Amino acid sequence: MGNINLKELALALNLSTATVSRALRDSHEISTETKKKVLELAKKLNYEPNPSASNLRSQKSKTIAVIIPEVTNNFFSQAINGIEEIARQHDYHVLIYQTHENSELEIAFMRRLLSGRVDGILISVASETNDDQDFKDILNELPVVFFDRVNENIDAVKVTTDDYESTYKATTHLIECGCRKIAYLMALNNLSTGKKRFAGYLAAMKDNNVTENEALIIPDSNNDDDNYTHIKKLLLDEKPDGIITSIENLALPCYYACRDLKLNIPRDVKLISFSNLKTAPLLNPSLSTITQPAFEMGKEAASILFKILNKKYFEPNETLVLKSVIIKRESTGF
Amino acid sequence: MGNINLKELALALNLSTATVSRALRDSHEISTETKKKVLELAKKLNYEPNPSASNLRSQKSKTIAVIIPEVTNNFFSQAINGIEEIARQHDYHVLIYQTHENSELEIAFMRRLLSGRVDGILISVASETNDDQDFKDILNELPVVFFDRVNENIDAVKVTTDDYESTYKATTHLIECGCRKIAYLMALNNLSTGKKRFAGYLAAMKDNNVTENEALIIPDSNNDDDNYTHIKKLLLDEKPDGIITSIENLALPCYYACRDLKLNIPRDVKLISFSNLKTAPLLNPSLSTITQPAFEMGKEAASILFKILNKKYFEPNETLVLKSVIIKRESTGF
DNA sequence: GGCTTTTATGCAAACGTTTACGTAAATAAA
DNA sequence: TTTATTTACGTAAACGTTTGCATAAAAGCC
Repeated sequence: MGNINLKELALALNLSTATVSRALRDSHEISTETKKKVLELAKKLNYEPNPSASNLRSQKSKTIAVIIPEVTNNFFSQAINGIEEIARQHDYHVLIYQTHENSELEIAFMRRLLSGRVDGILISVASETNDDQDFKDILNELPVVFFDRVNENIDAVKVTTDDYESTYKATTHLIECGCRKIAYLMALNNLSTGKKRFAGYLAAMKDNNVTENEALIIPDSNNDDDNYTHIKKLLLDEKPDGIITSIENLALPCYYACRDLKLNIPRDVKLISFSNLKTAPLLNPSLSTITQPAFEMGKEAASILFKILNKKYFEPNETLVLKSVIIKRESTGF
Repeated sequence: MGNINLKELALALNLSTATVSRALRDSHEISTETKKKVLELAKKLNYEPNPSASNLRSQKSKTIAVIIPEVTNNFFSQAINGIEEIARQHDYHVLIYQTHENSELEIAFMRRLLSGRVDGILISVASETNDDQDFKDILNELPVVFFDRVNENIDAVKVTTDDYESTYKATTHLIECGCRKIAYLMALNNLSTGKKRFAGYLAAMKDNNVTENEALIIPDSNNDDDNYTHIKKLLLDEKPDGIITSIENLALPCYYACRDLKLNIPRDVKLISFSNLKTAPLLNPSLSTITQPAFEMGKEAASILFKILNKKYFEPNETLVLKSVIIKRESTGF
């Protein structure tokens, strides 16, 4: 029968709550024999300290929050997996909040968390534009680590991938495969993450003397159907021979648009996409991808957060950059 | 500057903390004018009540826990999405715990949650065998709703899909497509979820006078490589002309095994799988699936939990059964 | 053996809320 | 006008921990 508390435990042991509390936390002030007695009875009675009381007194919640756009996204679910693993190691609890790309919700979540519900936050920001000031206010109150989707205007600890290099290499790959009219499906263009990806594309185009064309650059919408329509229009109007998509969600609409226009990938148009899809090798055709180390990013971001929480961190605005890998498959002719 | 508390707020308003607290909770005991004053200043000063203090006093955490095997699984991430949506509507927070199919961890998580950290639990149990008694003990302490992966020996509120009917129909579909040696890749066979799926397969075989063969029934392992090896061996030794897999994770190893054995799907062997893969239509060949309404299940399970929390629930051991849909694609010859 | 130091424990305050109970003033009922 | 009721607020206890301080006993020192 659960929910025995310290007082009852102390009573049963004929000790004060102070002694029992200290014994449970393995304080050096307590003799080994009483410690043993306390631990034994606590285990026997299934004693679990009340976290609210503990948090209230100690001002530690043993909880972190993860704020992400969508959990139904391979990148983010893999990142959560990594975060959860590290949190587990530190005996911490993990709260999940989805913004669905809504930045107002995002800020509202963070504000609510300021009252001591969590000791720190891991966030991959929404693609909507944000008021930077809101973030800055919050950063003063609580440790926050940004990962993947980061805001360039904010000084904070960040974990990203080599966005510029990834798209540079991917674009170069398409060029090497013979593409000359390379469309860029742009996303996250108000975040440094998106800007760097775009810059990598532009630089690769320039360095390889491929003429850039505004008409080949289209922004994403937050809606699969719209994306499908836009891509179809792009394919019809501009007849690109290569496409690079800057987020995973844009890959499938490309497949559908090509299928419906009877365009063959990779013969008529080659495709490479950011993606953590486990099924990329089994698609028809298999998809060439820029694959981010999502799991590791989650682990790294969480590890850094715990370093901060344990005051073992001395680089306040460090950015850790992990490497994505480019996997060449049939969709680019391999 | 954050972290103003009730006392300070009360002081600034020249009111008692009791009045301010009641005003914030819109109590009828407080005059509309003071309510207005309190709300205004609270908003202005960004007052956020301290959840630990509030929880401690009110014995409500405004938090639920979701315990699942893996977050990197389409079914579960979609379910989380649904759960989060409902939790948001109720202004609740969502904690995530992954068991990685380890039932000891699962029980440990639940025990820890008994101390008031959460008001209720949503769980899809690990495939490892569990001690039913542990679950029963916990059910006495805290509202729990099981979803998808449920334990038949436990009387509790459950949300499942029509597991028996799904595999019955899928098996029938394979038979209608001409299969006579239908392999069943069994999983979750210690849970009623898995048992029902298997029973549906057996019943469909029997009803259609297809001879059952023990050798065609192989259990899953928790490891992709092992599954690949076992499936390959199955394909070589038994030469099934149809395969039905009882969980999503077994689908991809089938693709790889067939590819490596130069077996054509669907010509040599037809395949249908439980799956919430968004890419099922784009696989090579596209995958026929039994698709569970994961998002809706999450929503339903969470909704029921909130009904229980709000004491609006009067069917203590109800099982809500949602319908999966069978989508026929190329892997079964469509 | 008296002194200081160490060891092991207890007392009580504090964390920031919520809420039962009390009460004074205002209003309604008689 | 007297009494009963309602309204609007305050007092203080409680939720279950943690921890600074006090203290008694034991041990160490000369």
